[in-house]
Amino acid sequence: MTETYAAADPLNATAGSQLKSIVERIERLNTEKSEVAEQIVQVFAEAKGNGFDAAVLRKVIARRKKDRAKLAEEEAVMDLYLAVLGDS
Amino acid sequence: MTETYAAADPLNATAGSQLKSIVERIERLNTEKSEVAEQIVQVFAEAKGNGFDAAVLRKVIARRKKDRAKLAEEEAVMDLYLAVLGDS
Amino acid sequence: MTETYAAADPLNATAGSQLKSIVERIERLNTEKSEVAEQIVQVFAEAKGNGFDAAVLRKVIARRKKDRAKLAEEEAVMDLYLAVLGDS
Amino acid sequence: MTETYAAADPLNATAGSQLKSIVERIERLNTEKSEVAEQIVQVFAEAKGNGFDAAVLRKVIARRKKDRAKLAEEEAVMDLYLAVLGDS
DNA sequence: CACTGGAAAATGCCGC
DNA sequence: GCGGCATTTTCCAGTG
Repeated sequence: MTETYAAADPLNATAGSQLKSIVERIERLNTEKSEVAEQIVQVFAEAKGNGFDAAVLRKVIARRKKDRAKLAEEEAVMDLYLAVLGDS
Repeated sequence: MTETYAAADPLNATAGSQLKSIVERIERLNTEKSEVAEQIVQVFAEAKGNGFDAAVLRKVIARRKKDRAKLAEEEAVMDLYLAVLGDS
Repeated sequence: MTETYAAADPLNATAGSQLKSIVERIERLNTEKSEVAEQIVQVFAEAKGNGFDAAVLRKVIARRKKDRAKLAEEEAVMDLYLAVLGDS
Repeated sequence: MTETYAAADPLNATAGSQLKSIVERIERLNTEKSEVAEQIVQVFAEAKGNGFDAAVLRKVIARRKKDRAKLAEEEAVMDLYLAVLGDS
């Protein structure tokens, strides 16, 4: 029986250190993620300043990302729905 | 007048270069963002392996973030109220 | 061989009817939503006309909503913690 | 001197009544809006249950809503961007 | 592997 | 008319 077992200690020292480490690492990574997201916003703003249409840029990027086959499939389904609805 | 009027050129060379640069930078940043997200997943997995409860960890991190946000929020509300009261 | 195989029929009649119904219902509900949103705008405008500060009103309403939400949230967190502690 | 002048009263009675009315009306309208939004969710869920692709349905509805001229314009710009980027 | 919840992004709105 | 904010919608990770 040592003070390691102090009843008031919810976690032992090792577990406490691990917990701190985990939380800090995740918070650090979340910060990084936010920073990258912010940079993306900046690039869009800059693009807009140069006369590019941000909405279209987003669509272009989404389209490049999206699997070609999947894209075609989705468009085909949409065309089908539109046809049934009587829209061009 | 000048080559600026080349009808076949959809965007002039400068604009084309800019467009490519913009798209590539954003795609690169999106990749970075995904990589960071992946690292977060790794840390959670590691934590789980060490016996920590991921759901609770998430709650703890969310709480800490919220607490931090709350300070800024409260200051903003106070500023608003003060402004309405005319206390610059 | 029945008319079910008509190549020109993109969706069968039942599916077509369903699709039209779905789209019309959603469009109708979207209209309703917009109308309610418009009424909210009217009330804010009227309030402003009576000398109330719209931004402050928004903060007050947000606060009341948050307070209500907080009860449920805190209960959820407590349940989670209790579950982790094994106190079903 | 009547109770109307009670120094502890931050707003006079009329303003107080107005404020209550405003807040309550807005909260009521917000509730209505949420209810309608919830119904929309239900319809999408039902549609999904009947085999329709919710994501495509959303696109179809958005497209029907969007002004035709604007749609064509946006697509033209996107084609231009894609061409410059060398994508189909 | 579909659902649910929460974070992030996009759109629309208001004020300047 | 534009920038910033609030809301809404979309997306993605986690869970059962």
